Amino acid sequence: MLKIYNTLSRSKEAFKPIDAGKIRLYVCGITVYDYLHLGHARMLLVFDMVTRYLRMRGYEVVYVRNITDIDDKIIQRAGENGESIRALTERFITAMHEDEDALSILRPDQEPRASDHIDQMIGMISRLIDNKHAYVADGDVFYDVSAYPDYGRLSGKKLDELRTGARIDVQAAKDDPLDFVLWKAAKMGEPSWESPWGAGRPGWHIECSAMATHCLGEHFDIHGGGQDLQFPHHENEIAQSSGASGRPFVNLWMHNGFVRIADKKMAKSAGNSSTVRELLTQYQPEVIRFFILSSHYRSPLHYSTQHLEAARAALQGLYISLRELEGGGEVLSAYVEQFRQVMDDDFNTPRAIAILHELAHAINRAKDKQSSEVANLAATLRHLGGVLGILGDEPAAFLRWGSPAGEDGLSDAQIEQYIEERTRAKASRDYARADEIRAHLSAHRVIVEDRPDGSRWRRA
RNA sequence: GGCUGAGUGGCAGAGUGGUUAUGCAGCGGCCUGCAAAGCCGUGAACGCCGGUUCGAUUCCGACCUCAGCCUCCA
Repeated sequence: MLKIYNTLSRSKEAFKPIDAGKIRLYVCGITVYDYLHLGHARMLLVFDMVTRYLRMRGYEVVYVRNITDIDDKIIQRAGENGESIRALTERFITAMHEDEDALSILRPDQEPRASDHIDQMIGMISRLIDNKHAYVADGDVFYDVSAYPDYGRLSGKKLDELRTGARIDVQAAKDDPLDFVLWKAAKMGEPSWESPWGAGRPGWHIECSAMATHCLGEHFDIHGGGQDLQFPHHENEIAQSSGASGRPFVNLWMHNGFVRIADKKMAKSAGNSSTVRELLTQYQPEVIRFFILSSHYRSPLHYSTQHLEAARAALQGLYISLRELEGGGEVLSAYVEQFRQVMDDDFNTPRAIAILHELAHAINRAKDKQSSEVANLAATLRHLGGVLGILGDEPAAFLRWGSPAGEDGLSDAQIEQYIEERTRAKASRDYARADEIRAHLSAHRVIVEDRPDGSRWRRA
């Protein structure tokens, strides 16, 4: 039985789709004004893992993840760069897709852009005004928080507490400081669209409500996003969507935890973010996937190069077990069953990875014993790794990956030459020279392994 | 200040009312010219104080510490 933690109830719940066998999932995507950092990558990878697993489990998943291409930050950045908003967003949408592809993050089934859904947003705002959930003030439109009794349910906040704790400057036009903007009257130099309330542009929160409802309907199964979106973004989404439709909006809310550096949240504003593309010059994509999936999606993830190296070493161990094994073999259902059991428990990827390690261990034992089970075990390991989006590379290639570009790096050809020389030295029992070569290679993070049929190498 | 979550062995990171997480590192052995990889074996943990219980790291309460949200943020 599949259980998923629901932020609404703060507990794991048995999951039941609205339509049997089908899951409609919406995730808040990226605001495109800069390159992806590791925090974004975590969110993308978590929901990639979720959709991959749900599909493995036989569900038809309709996965929608939006692109926010109208936003204060975008307008500001475009101004700073002296480039058009359109040019900026196109540039970073392309960059985002490149990073996603590099990390084998499957594209969502639909990727709606805010700028393509202005009509739907205006429609929803109009309904909210008709329903007395929103009011117009000087060309702006605000949501009337007091008109939605459940406001605060998702984030566990009470209106009074929010008012006391508020650190926001009160805008004079608002009836209540907690009311939030649905439509902003046009300002000089900013993009705007015509609306019944005059020219302007949508507020951030209405974008997701309108796109989610447009793509998946008024009521759907799962809505996801980063933990920080819980309040106010998702709280506001519920108020807007339910306020407009008069129906429940989403059954289950999933929130992924943050990436931390030195015990602080990773964020651009904190100046401690590293971009995915920087990371990809030093680590293989699967290492990043493995690193992120080796902690539970709701836990904080502690980032450091040491942790990334540890992830690399662990993943190498899995690949080492798969070395020099031909394809073929049957997937063993006992392991698949175990894997399903732990993944059914709120996507427990650390335990799933532990099963992968157990499989690798079983493969190594079977190799030692020359057991015929090797092929089946290996097929199972590759299959389950595939559900997590790892172990898709050729083992030898994965293990030899490295950047010889560095000034003291050795190219594959250079390494091969050393290996040949060492083989000759060994044949003439010149072990001093053989060990010297091995030490030299080792200093360049190249590990040599001697086997009965010759030497092989990999990068540490 | 309010709300939420967390504190596990040297490190990372799951989980559980009484019995093995898993990986890296350590220790002993096998294999090897020596290594590496692998295999066999092995030590090591549950923030603090109370309570419930035959028994708590696991449940309850207080405390301490940390993080996130309350303002844009994955």
